[in-house]
Amino acid sequence: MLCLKKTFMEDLPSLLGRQVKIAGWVHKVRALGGLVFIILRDCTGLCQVVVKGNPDLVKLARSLNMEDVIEVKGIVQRSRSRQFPVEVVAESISVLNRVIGGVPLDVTGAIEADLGTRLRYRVADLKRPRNLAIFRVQAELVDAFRRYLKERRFIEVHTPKIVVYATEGGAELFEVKYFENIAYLAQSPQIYKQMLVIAGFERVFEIGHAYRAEKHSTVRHLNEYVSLDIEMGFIEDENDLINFEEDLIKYMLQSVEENCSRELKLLGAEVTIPDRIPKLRFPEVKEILVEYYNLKEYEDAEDLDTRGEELITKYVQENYGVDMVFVDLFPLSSRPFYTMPYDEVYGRSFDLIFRGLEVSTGSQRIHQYELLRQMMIKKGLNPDDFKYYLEAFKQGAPPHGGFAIGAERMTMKLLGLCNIREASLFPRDRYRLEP
RNA sequence: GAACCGGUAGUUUAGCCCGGAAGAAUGCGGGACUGUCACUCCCGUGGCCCGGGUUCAAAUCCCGGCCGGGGCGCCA
Repeated sequence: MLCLKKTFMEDLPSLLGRQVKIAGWVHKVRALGGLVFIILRDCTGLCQVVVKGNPDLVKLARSLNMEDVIEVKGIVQRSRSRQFPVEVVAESISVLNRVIGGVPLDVTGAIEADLGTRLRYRVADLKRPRNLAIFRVQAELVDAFRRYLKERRFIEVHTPKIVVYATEGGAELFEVKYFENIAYLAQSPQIYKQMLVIAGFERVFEIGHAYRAEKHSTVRHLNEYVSLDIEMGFIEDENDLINFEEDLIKYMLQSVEENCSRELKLLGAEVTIPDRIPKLRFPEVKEILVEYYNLKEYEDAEDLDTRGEELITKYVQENYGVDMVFVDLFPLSSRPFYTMPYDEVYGRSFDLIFRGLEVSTGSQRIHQYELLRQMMIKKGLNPDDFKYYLEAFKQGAPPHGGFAIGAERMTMKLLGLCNIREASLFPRDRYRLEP
């Protein structure tokens, strides 16, 4: 009895002349009378199955519909196809499961559905090779992030997503019923990352969800997103973080370029790795907007809006030939309470803007108990609400800081997707809670 | 919270301005076809988001609702 394990499509070219067992989804059937071509898909790609000679087998092959799940045993041979170098000549086919009522979307990509329809039928949509490619690239970004940090003595942690801290900034929180109390979904692992650095972990990172209860409905916001967070102790100031992040980002891009060439080609995306990411300061950026672009309305700006982010990207493209830029020293007024002040007005807080979108934010944090307390009060927060957090700062807090990268935003910008929902498997937005 | 744009077979789309029998592609069902590669050809199946109004007559014009897209505010 044959007991071959499943062979993946991408391995077939190296198995010429061998008998294999392949399995997957029927991507397409091209039936020419007594000769049937089945294009079969698995997670590694497509393959052509040829069925001929055996009338029963031909009949079975002709009865297949798109997305039926089948297993094929046969011999790998060179193909006359223009699309495939090899093909499997079927000796037997077993139908593992049939589609009921047809697939709601065209998986082959010939008919492009609207994003709303695609998200409604997300499972069928994700079958499209293009979508698998998006998430392979995302997985590579995340994996590279993890590899890079682990090699530099960072420890991966998992902090609570159910929290009580009422707020740390302007962002609104989702309320959660927690037995007899009210809790919230964490909008960031910020407070816990810091406490772990203080606890002596020194360098931590976390890949986890963050929740924002903002009623926005745009192509770049999600109410649940994946945050690539790091926090590290014993930094000089935020410049250490910026330089560190610059190398990290370059490594992540390099990894995608090296390990996802097939995906990038399929998506028509190109990765450009800057030699150096320019670093500007907020006052300079403001000056560029006011002087260079002659936009007087930015004279009193305390933060960058969408247009500002797009223009500054345009500026560095034209003047530095790159599509990312660090902007440092944002006004304290637009940053959270834990931001280390640079002077009275500015904070040691920075953004990374990539192709017109903020994909990362970070800062040196305040490590002095009294100053932290003061800043909370200044921001209108009640120190009593942060009792456990504040307490930690009395127990030996080193100078420290960190940053977070939005995984979906990074993926979106890298691949040139026009909607962040495309970079989220099952996006949660203002009006979408399922699937 | 909200300018604006849109909603026609499962999916994509023509028709809407200028009211008069709703057409196509793809899928699905049937048939022909032994090297397709968006296979081809023939037949069939299946649709105007919901409610109200105007009119002899509404997919088409008007109003309301629902759903989708979406720049803004806010936010990362």
